[in-house]
Amino acid sequence: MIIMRYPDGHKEAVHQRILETASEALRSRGLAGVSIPGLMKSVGLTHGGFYAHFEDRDDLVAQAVRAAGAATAAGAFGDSLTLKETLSRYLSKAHVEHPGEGCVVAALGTDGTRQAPRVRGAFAEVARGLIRLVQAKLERKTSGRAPSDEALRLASTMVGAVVLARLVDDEALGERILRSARASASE
Amino acid sequence: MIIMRYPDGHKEAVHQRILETASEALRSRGLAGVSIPGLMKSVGLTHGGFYAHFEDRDDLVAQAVRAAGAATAAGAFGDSLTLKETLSRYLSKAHVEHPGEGCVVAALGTDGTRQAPRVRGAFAEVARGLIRLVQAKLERKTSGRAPSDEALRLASTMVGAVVLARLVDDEALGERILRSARASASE
DNA sequence: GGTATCTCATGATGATCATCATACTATGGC
DNA sequence: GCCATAGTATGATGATCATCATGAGATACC
Repeated sequence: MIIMRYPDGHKEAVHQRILETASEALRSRGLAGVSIPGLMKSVGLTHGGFYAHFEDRDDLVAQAVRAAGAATAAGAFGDSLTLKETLSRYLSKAHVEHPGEGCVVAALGTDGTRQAPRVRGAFAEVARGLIRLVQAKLERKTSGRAPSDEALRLASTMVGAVVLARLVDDEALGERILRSARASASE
Repeated sequence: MIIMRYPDGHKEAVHQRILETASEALRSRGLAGVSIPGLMKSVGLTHGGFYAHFEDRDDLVAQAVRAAGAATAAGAFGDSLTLKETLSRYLSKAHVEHPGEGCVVAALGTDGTRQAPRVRGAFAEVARGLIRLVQAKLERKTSGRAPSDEALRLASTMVGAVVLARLVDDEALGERILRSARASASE
């Protein structure tokens, strides 16, 4: 029997709050731009309690990356959406302008390769998941098969378009990049 | 009249050595993975001399990003190469496996947006330059015009393919990603 | 050969970080 | 109302960092 001295589910709620805050902050400010003290402060706590919730920093980052991937799967790739709808969300100005709530591959992808194995593994899974999601949008019935060339190419175009649109620092050019990528799916 | 106490061009040579070492190290280890002490040590000097060559760290990073962009322009996008040759270099296993000598957008692109203005500006210029280079490969005579949708889409696909191929941590899948991107240009 | 001075080295400063040891506090069970 | 304890806070440790002040060494001009 578990004895609770704090309200039921208190710790789990705080854990979730740290995770969600971290997931957003990491995508916004980068893997190196989020510190434990800063993160805990923005959750309303101090740095000391962190290690009651996570093994270490990499543990948090790995979980935050997976959580971000799951959020994108449920959001832009939601089951009820058509391919066209998914593209208009993923390849949108809003996505480009708000990396904190967007795809973690487009937000942190180039840094994922260089992380510790646990974090690297989380990135790899999310990246493979992204490809699977694109494949599923292309043809609903082939969910088990290896990804098609079309799915691989479209996934590349989507990620690259968001990365480039953010990087060019030119709103008009950014929108043209997104538009060209959206158009490429209907070929 | 300039009085030289060290061999002619000594300082410029050292400056160049720091820059090239930094450019490779940044692409290999990330923007946050390169410190001034570590960098200077790998150049064979100590940290103290750094500020005789660069205003500050951001000054170095901005120059290193531009240098990396120029190297890619002269390498994979060299004048004598056809579009097909450019693609087989950019979308190659070697490029995926050696980010330190490859495209800085594919290596550091998702972090570029979050840097200080000087560094951000360097990334933006390199990104726009990359698009211009793709456009030039597509049609040699239209170098002055705004980039075509085809150029924008191809640039996105190229960057995204390398990012994803690195991230999936699966050699076979990585090669399929590259192949699908190479094939997409001949449509 | 002597010397002025360019280039680099040494060492210090203050900041920030991840992590951990320990102390406090609020709470549910009695 | 009291107490055991889960959850959080305080504070310390050792490491690393960017930056700067100052000093030493090397070299080209005289």
